[in-house]
Amino acid sequence: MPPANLGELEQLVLLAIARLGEDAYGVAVRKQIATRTRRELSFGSVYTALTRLEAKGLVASRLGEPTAERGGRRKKHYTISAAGRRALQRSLNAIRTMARGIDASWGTP
Amino acid sequence: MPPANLGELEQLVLLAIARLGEDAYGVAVRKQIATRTRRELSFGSVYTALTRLEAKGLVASRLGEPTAERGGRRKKHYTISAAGRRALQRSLNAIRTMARGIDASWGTP
DNA sequence: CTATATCTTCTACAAAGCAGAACAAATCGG
DNA sequence: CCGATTTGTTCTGCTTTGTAGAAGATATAG
Repeated sequence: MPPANLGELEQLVLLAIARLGEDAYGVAVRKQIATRTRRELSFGSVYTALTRLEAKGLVASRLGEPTAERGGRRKKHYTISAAGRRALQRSLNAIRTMARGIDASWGTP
Repeated sequence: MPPANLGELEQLVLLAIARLGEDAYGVAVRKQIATRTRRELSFGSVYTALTRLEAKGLVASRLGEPTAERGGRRKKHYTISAAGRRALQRSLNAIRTMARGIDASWGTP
């Protein structure tokens, strides 16, 4: 199997998981993306991305315990797999390589 | 109309056009992506991306003249529009913002 | 218990990505 | 001239990603 190409949202979700560490679960991922990129996704969008990433083996999930707060039910926590890390790196690398050297005023990443 | 979200390939194609300047046309775009990212797309993929970007007003095209070489027929040259530049910037910015601070060994763009 | 908050899944469709074949137009070499 | 070859683009059809909205499942609060 050739090493998975990531869509743009998949990249963002993986990065969000990376940032969040232990706290990476659906709702938090969505919030992280919203606050950092001003992109207000629906929950459905985020969860389908997560599900698909897991199906491709790029992330893994474990169920947490309920927390003692209003509506604090079990969360599904996600972590990036080795394959996921590689795929993300490849993807970011591609963009970086293409963007490098393009006029600085352009917001070159 | 809300300011167009770009797919991953669309980003790469826009960046390729930016790099190529005057020489931005289908075949060259494909080659640029191939050499810089080792991603060997089919011509079909590249051209559909270009067509869709144009339909969304993110690039413009003009027809060139035939060149005096074996099979040197007219090329369709592309340039990025203002809207295209904005969309690209937004997109790159989102990824950069999400990637910033993630362990440097990660190939953070 | 029933209201309300948090979190996840389901359902359905639109957009983007992809390849392979077909098509078009140019030069080359006999 | 004219078939072979090269460069470049379009067409056709399918797969993968992206998206939202509603429904479902548990939790605490009152």
